[in-house]
Amino acid sequence: MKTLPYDLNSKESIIKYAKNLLNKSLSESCEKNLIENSKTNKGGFGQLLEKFYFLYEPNSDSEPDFKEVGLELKSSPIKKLKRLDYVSKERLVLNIINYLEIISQDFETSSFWKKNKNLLLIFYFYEKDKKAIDFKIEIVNEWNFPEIDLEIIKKDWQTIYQKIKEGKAHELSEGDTLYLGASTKGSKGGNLRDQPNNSIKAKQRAFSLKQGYVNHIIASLTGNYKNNYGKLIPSLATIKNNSLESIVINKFKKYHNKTIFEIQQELNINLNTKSKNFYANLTKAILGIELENQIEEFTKADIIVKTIRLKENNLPKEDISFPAFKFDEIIYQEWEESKFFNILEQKFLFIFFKFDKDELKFEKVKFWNMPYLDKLEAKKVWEQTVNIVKTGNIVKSISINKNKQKIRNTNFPNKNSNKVAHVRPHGLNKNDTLPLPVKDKFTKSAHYTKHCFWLNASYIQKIFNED
DNA sequence: GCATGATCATGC
DNA sequence: GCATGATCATGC
Repeated sequence: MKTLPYDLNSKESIIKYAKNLLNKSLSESCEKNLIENSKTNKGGFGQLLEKFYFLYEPNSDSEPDFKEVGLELKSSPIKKLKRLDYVSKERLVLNIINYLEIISQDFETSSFWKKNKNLLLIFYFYEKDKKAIDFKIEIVNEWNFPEIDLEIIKKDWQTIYQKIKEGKAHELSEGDTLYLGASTKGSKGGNLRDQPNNSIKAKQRAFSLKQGYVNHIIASLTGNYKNNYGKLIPSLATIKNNSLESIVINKFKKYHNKTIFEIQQELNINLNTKSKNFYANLTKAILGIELENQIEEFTKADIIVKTIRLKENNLPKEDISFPAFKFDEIIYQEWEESKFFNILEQKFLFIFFKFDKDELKFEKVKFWNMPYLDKLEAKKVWEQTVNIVKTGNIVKSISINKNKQKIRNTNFPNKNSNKVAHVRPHGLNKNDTLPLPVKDKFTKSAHYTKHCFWLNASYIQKIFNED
């Protein structure tokens, strides 16, 4: 039996050994046999780390990797933003959810908690053109969940558990929960699993920490935790007795039917209503968050806040837009790795205002994430779009309007073809274009005006009218 | 300079 | 009055 360069029975020894990785790549830290073996071994960073640095075979045990001391090893990519800030490149994927077993567990006895109670986190700087063995390791540290976060994570676990118990494992969504999500894993078609209380097979999913939550871990581990967050949850007692959702909804309640002017008067603030971040600031003021701060719990949970202005008949005045997609990206992606899918997996907070003549009055707030069946509808829109781009069939015809401008009519899925979403231009103007992977047959052009996916106003109206 | 959230304007 | 193509305006 070979001797390990660290003591399996000592957490300090393992962490100390791990910290030797700092500021180096695996190829610098491991024996030469790594380089030789890596030619045949195509494993990702995590597998290489376990095999050639910690010198054990990667496994999928329900026990933590260092079971003697209850420590689970996890590695994850980070990217750098301007000003040297690190952010997580993606969610941190923990263990796969065993749908059949989880229903006979509670949180304390769950495989999630047994395995991930105490994490040894290794963050490496991901660079597209480098090999995994050459990524530089930037952060190595132990992680325990703060008690307020843990309370939310327990509730999240409970939500996921409940849905599985009800035979709805196939309807799970990351947006069901706040910090701990059930994210899809293994995108290439297959990976369907049996679930309890339903014969429909469910997509494999894993417990994972939301990207926003991982950003907070990184900031706290690197000491870069700038004090620019305001909290909605003041104490452990608060979150033990209330959900984050109810805390938010209650704070908004008293402003029902009040005009934007009246709300500002009551809050004793005077915001620039024309400013682009007016609604974001008004929301912060209502929630009692300093304007220069971000809402900590929202950033951790990756909540997308959208302000909706309803007409008097409750139909939103506009559809909801998302960032423009790249034509030469979406055609190479699977639905579940696409940006649009990942947006629709998140939790939204809708803040509804309604026009009363010319004045906007606050109606209500609603936390929401897209139901499973609607996501299937959105998928159709995405698939049609990919197909149109792939075949170079974007432009259907060109007409001239009375100002003698050329108006291009496209084949992209329109509002009437789908109840959930559609595709429309979204750029500076029609000359704001992106490259096409296939030349458009009609225009013969290799570029086209930026477009994005939109949620239909009529669909948002339905969400407003529910409950 | 551009990405993004938000909004406008025309024609049916 | 809606559908759809087009564009605005702020902030990073």
